[in-house]
Amino acid sequence: MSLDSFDRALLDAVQRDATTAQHALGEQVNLSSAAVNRRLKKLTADGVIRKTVALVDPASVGYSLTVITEVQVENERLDLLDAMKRTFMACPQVQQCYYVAGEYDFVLIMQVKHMEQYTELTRALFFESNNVKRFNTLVSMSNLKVGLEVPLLA
Amino acid sequence: MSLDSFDRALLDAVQRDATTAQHALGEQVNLSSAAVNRRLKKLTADGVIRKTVALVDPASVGYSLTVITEVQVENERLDLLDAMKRTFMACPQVQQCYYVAGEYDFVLIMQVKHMEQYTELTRALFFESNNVKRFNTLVSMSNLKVGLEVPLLA
DNA sequence: TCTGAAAATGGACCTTT
DNA sequence: AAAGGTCCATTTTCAGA
Repeated sequence: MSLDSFDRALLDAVQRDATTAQHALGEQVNLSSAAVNRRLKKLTADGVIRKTVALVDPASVGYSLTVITEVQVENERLDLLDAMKRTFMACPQVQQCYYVAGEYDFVLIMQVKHMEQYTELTRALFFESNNVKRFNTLVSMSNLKVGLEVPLLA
Repeated sequence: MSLDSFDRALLDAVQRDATTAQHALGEQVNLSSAAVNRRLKKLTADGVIRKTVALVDPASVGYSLTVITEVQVENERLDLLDAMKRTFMACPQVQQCYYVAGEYDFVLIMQVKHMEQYTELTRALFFESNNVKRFNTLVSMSNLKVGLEVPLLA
């Protein structure tokens, strides 16, 4: 399951654009299209490629507000933390959720339609939780860079 | 450029899995494969679908650490902010970058190989900037939910 | 690596509202 | 006009030799 430089070059190409035809990828990295096909298949089977997805522009579908929320919990009991994790993950407006070390315990990246929807969600997610000590809201004025790319050539 | 329920259903499907064949998508939403093809093409041309990409598992390629950094600037002069934005965006380990309102000015999501690499990057990105007042580091212990999906059915 | 079969894409054309 | 459906050529994928 070790990756050579061909694999890295392929991963780098498809994480930028997964619509490129395999023969074109082959030209870029100097492999036959069959070799490209085999490698991509293996990378997917091995889980190196988690999935292939279309990135939808949030603003185009009415989600024009990105909010980052830091959450500090009251009690770190495992069952309570687990319940919170599940609540956060189940919320479709919570696009990303990280369990972090430091002053705060969770960082959420949320996509909402407008401020009211966020206010509503804070009620459901934080006020009604009974285990949130406090939370801090950072409103994004500009999403300068959004992606899930991993450095592969550096 | 308005989206009907067919468009929404298609977007929802492809943002989960863009490898689904168009005829299969057509069955799911009750359209012919040609209609699916036309709609997806238009959604892409209109920028509703920003791009189609493969999601690479960071850990599989040696990037096993996710760090979230909040950055407060010293001086909000536009040219200085702009220079910072460019520096952040140009760094491949900075996967996401948000310009936010509140106590801090930037939030960065970074993918690094290990703590040393992060330490090195803080030097390059923050200490050498001359315009960073302070920064706060949140180390992710668990990436509970990672994605860029937008709620489309809710 | 090459070849070829099966599948998917995407355009042309006609029909419906 | 705008959008759907059917049909068909072209391209792409992907397995076996």
